[in-house]
Order: sequence, then structure tokens, then C-alpha cells
Amino acid sequence: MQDKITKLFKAIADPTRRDIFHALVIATSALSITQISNQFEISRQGVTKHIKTLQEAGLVVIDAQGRERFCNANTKPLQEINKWLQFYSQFWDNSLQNLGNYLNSKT
Amino acid sequence: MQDKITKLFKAIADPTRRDIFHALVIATSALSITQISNQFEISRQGVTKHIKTLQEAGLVVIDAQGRERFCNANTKPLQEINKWLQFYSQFWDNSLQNLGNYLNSKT
DNA sequence: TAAATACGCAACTTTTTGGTTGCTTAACTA
DNA sequence: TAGTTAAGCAACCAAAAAGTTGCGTATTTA
Repeated sequence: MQDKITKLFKAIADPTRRDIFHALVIATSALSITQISNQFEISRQGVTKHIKTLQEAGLVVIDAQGRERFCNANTKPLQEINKWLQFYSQFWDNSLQNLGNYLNSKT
Repeated sequence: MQDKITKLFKAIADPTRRDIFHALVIATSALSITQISNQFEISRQGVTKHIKTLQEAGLVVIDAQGRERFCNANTKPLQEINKWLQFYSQFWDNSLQNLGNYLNSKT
């Protein structure tokens, strides 16, 4: 397909995918494909496709158990976006914000 | 089209568009459509379309002068992405990074 | 004023994307 | 073991996106 950062940006560019990702982040336990699709209007196959896209972006990790596939959110790849933003953040102002960005860049 | 944040994410999800935006950010002066298209493989019309998308996301501001349309980058909308990331950043670790994020959230 | 330049608009093509349905297979459960 | 449940795969469809070409129109410049 395309490079990592593009996969990542495309994964979160779709509102439904952002919603699914968010649901997984705030879920107290991993959710199966069926459990996810119960929460959304679209079909189970539609969810499967979105999960695949999220998985390829590294934002979802799957834990297969028997016939079920439990999906976990992984927020770490979002750090790449944070890094991407860092460069541009120097242009939007130079107050405390930049201290925050500076600290981020050092961790 | 769609909501603001989706427009923004979609605008930067395309690699060509990210490149155009980057070129405008680092440019020492505003660039006309033709000047931009000279730097890229795609046609002038292709550039015009990308600029329109960036403009609708607020990432480009146009200053028309005579027959030319000078494009300026505007990084401010990217703060919205930063804000979006903030919520998820609490999950990826809790060291200095969070101090940075915390400071960002207060400005 | 004639030629050249900068650009918009519209139509069109191709590819990608978001979504569907139908069918199969594997794994539980009664 | 028979029925049900979870999900993958493949084919398909419609709409959106990325890009093109052709043409018209304003604005410069020679």
C-alpha cells in the first residue's frame, strides 16, 4: 500500500474508524468483532474491514481466542503523528506550548 | 462535505498534499499556483485541487494579486489534531511526555 | 493592441474507499 | 452429532478522490 505515516493518517481520517478506535480505547476489556458491530450501524463485514485498516496502521492489536477475535486499541502509533505535528507547532505560537512540545521532543 | 476535524485529517492524509503544505510552510514567501506546480510532478490543475482541499481545511490561505493567487500555509488548524491526540496520549506513557501534554492543554 | 501568462471551470477517466451480500469454515453448545 | 455462532474470503457496487485535458477569461507585457 503506502508508507507508515500515510496509513496512519488515512486510518484516522475516516470518522467511523475514529469512533471504533475510540470505543476500543475506552472499553474496559477487549471487544470481539461482533461486539463492535453491535455498537455500530454498519454490517459486521464493514467492521472487519475497518479493523483491518486500523490493524495495518498499528492502532489495533488482535488477540484470537477460539472462534473470536478480540480487538485491543494501541495508541502508541499516534506518537508518530505527535512527532509530525511537532515541526509545525513552532509556527502556531511560542508561549508555554513550545515548552510542552520541547519536553515532548526530549522523551 | 464533512465535519471540520475530518476535513483536516483527510487533507493531511494525502502524501502529495502533505508535501505541498510542507513546501508552503518552509517557503520564505507565498507561492503562486504555478510556482507550486513547478515543484511537483502533477499538473497545475492537480495542484489547484489539492490547494482547494487544504484551503477548506484551513491549512492554506490565499492572497490574490492580479492574475496570481499566492498561497500561504496556516498551521493553526493543526492544533485541533494536537487536541485530538491529547486524550489518547495519556495511554502511551506517563513520563515527561505527559507534562508536555499537560502544558499544551493549558495554553 | 496582440501575444503571452495565470488561473478557474467543467467534463472526463481511473483508482481507491466504504459498504454490501453470499458462501464457507472453524469452534462452541445442546 | 446437529445446530448455532464467530468470523474470513471473495465478489460486487456506489461514491469519492486523484488526476487529467480542453477551453474560456482575466491580467500582464511587448
